[in-house]
Amino acid sequence: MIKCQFAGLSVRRPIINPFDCLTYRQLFWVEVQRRLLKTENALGSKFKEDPIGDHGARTKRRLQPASEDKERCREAPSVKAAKQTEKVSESIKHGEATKSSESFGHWNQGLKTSMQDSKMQVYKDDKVVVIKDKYPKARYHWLVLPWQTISSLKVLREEHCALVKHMQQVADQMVQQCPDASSLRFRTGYHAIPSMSQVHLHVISQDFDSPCLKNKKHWNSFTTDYFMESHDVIQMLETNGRVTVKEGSSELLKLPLRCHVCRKEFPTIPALKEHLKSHLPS
DNA sequence: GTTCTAGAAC
DNA sequence: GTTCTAGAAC
Repeated sequence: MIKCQFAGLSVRRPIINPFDCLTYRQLFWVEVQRRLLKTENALGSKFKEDPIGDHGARTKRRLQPASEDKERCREAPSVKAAKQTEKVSESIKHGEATKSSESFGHWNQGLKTSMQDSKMQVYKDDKVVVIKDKYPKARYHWLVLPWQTISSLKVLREEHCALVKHMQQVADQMVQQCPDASSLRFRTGYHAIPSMSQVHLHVISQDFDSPCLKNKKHWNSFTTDYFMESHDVIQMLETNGRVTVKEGSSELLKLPLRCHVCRKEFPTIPALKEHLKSHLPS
């Protein structure tokens, strides 16, 4: 690692090949370009034109083949760019770059944004909205969300009972209108410890036939007690006036991979997913 | 929540 | 060598 200073800029650069050393002046321009790109990214889409004029060809990028799976799972770049812009403008509004998990635009607030987006909505009434999960873990995977801001199951009380029952009714409706309802099984429930803010009821078909289902956490969050049945949640609210999440629920995500139909255990996600094909409707 | 990647496992 | 996972970063 060498360090040099030029025109007030301090530059550090690892030396891989000592004969490949750049002069201080060259290092300076490399650093200027790097910082320009960084600033440009921070400003989001404000400056869309390529400042260098080579469409970023000089910027190191990871080469990745366009895979169908990736396309099915990844959000459109335009959506990502819009979110980035939104995040930055929000930070500017507040006069600072905030890292708080509560800040609007943080990844865990994504559902609040999605539920307001008419393009995402597949059903809505005066109390709830239904959107498709952005990264569906099965052929059918919807989320039922209340318009009322309710951060998580923890804040639910008896007065939310009617609302939560309505969410269940809407979930049932979604299943009924599904063209494959007769051949697929569905479950409706909540994650014990959700990552995303705003209470959301998962309505998910039990085929788990999706390229977005990629890891143990995904699998166990829908196939262990980490997935809390909607009916059980309603019952808890009715009897206790609140929802209690079992201690150690997060540990459930680390359980071995076990088929939810025949309970057979598998060593890896690919092996499990291959097996799941055998349970698909013929 | 996702992506990315080091390093474990094979 | 490749596949896969786990954990950091976002």
